[in-house]
Amino acid sequence: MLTQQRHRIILDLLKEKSVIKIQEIIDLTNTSESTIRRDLSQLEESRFLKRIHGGAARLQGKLQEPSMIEKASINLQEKRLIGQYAASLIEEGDSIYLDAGSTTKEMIDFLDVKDLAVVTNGFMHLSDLLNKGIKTYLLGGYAKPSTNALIGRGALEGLEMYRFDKAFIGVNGIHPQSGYTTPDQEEAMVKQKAINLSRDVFILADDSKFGEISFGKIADLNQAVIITNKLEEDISKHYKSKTTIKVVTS
Amino acid sequence: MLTQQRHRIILDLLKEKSVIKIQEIIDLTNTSESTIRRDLSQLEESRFLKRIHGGAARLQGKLQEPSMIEKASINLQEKRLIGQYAASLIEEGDSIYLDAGSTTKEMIDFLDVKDLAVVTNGFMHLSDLLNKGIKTYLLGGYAKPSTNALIGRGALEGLEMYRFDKAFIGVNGIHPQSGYTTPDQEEAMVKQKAINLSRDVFILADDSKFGEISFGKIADLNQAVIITNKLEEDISKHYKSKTTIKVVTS
DNA sequence: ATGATTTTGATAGAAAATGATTGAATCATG
DNA sequence: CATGATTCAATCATTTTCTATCAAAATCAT
Repeated sequence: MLTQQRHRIILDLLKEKSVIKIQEIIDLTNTSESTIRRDLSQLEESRFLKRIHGGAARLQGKLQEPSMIEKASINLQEKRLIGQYAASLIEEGDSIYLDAGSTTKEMIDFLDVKDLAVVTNGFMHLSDLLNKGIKTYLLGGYAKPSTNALIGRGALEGLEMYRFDKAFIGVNGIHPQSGYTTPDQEEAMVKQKAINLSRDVFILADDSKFGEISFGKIADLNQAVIITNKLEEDISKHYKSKTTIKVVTS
Repeated sequence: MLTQQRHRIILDLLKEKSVIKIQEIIDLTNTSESTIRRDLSQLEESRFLKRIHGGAARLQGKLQEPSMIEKASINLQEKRLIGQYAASLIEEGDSIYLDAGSTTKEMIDFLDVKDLAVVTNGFMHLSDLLNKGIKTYLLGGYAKPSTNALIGRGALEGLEMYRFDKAFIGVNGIHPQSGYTTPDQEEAMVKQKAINLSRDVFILADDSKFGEISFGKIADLNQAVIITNKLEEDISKHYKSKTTIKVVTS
């Protein structure tokens, strides 16, 4: 049985029952205990469930589409490292802008500064932020389902009432000539405006984004500092002259 | 039986009754007394209940009467009926404003109209709305944790870019002289503005709200139609002359 | 095929959960 | 207040589950 199939079985089981025992999964999959434990570890790492002593438990508010599994689990460890480093840059009393997106979401776990104000256009960030007791302001606007981002006129006008010490932005493409890009033009506009309103700007991007170009232009390279997980030497030279790059390693 | 399952059983029991005896839990879970005592310790440590001699008691906020809690859960069925009726008022192509709050949230399940645009300041409504495929716009502003509502300047300015066919508003108090009221002044301002921007306005309120007065004034009675679950005849006469009241029965 | 990488199943020691038992603390009753 | 009955916290041995590790099997790229 394929790993993917087992993962699907486990997640389907969790749709029925809020907790499942390891033995149930073993019976259903005809695999060893070790394999199931590994599956559960991976699914927990990718935030699809919570391991508990004796099995696994559903965690609420999680959309479990098959396509989501791969997408979300790719580079999660890297994103987490990037997020951890980015969070460490935040200082007491800062006002920060947190862009929608999976990488910026990883920052929230590591936000331990007191007296912090966060503005975000990512509505899936909200519950995590509030659970940590962080004073949070949401932009308004159209709630785009595919990226969980608030965009459009509401978001742009909402931004105008804030100024930020630091902005943390996710992008899809980083390119020496084309700069920072993202597929959706409207999302690009929001990111762009947030950048213009912030004293310091940090782009959070794993290594897969370098060399890519998307449709919507956000900004030029030199308008932000890049935080990434690794960078090949031969690729690096195209970027180093244009902006500052912080490479985070484990 | 897994720890998490027992904890769930215990907490569910406490939703029904305000105090429970250890023996009841033992019978329901087929575990030993020691185990249950450990469970109760952990749940108390996590502030989910309070241990008392002989069992456990529900933990309540200082302002909440024990009777109020039971009333709140009892009224869930009523709220659902109110929500269902309110949803049935919506027509094809409407733009509606959905206030934050538990009663308006019940409407979402029953929203079956196509070509509908929803604007809301309740950020806990979002996932339900998007899951139903409804085009949703969120107000911006400060995310108030206790009521899951967006309030403040961001919410008020965000409202200005919309006009509504119908607005569905939750309130805490309905009174012949004081009109509609709610405890938080800032939330009241948002509700007030939404009312002013809407052609038709509906107040969703179960019967416990009649005769109550809270701190923040929202509007006068005649500015909206009230949807409620029941209304005593002797109370009714104080309101009927001032506004339209729709009583929903099962 | 060949070797490299990934996946798997098995195992042993560590950690956690459980049930029983003890004596102390608390309660209800006269 | 004295008494017995209950309930409690603390402890222990046992069982279950978990983590870490390793070697066999399967998969993959060449």
